[in-house]
Amino acid sequence: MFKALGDPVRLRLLSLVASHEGGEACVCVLSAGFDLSQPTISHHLKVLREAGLLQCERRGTWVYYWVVPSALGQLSAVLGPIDNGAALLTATTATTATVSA
Amino acid sequence: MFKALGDPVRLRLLSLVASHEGGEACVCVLSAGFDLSQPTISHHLKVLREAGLLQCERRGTWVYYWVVPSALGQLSAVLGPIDNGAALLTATTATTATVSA
DNA sequence: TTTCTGTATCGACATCTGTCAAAATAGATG
DNA sequence: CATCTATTTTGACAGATGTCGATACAGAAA
Repeated sequence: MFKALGDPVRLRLLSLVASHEGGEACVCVLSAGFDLSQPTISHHLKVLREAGLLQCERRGTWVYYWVVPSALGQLSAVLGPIDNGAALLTATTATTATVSA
Repeated sequence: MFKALGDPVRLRLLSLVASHEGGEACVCVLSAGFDLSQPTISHHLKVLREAGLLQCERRGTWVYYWVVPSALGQLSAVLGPIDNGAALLTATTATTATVSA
């Protein structure tokens, strides 16, 4: 997830989706906010989706994206303990942290 | 910062530093936890330092690293609003977000 | 001063990543 | 069916990134 958020375009995409009316946005709306080709936006959306940060659904011709709230919760759950000096050594060993503790 | 945390080695380094006794750790201790060359660890520590996540100080022969608490606070401050659906459009436009709003 | 230990920098290299144009797919509409 | 629009996938390419060995630097100790 951190890797996915590490790209400025993707962080802004996530913010755009979250701040859009109804909490979801169509790809055409998102693409409009960038000076990038549409395939590139589609690629970044795919990365965010595969990271578990976004979900999407097709409605007719359009595809809508929205933020997965629990994903952001997981991030906070990882950052909090670090801030307190507690370890998450076992969790960070794996590539996909399960936030079990 | 997200980019810096996007590498598994660096996320684990940050966790190691934070969870170490006294909230700080010497490079030799940190290197021991990885199957990587010492220059590579030094490189990752530099990335974390330049991202503002770690600070370091030399004491004799050893160099000690510790977590910058306010940095993690900034991350939470960025994630929270996204979770609530609020925008940080202006902040995310720049590469170095100032978290002004 | 010389040497030794811990850490950082340099240079090189393979791999990963962001980007685009072109082509493929999905669904609506004529 | 043919066509048109919105979106994804593919293939290619330049540039960024993680890694290492070799080297340089800083401070302690002989």
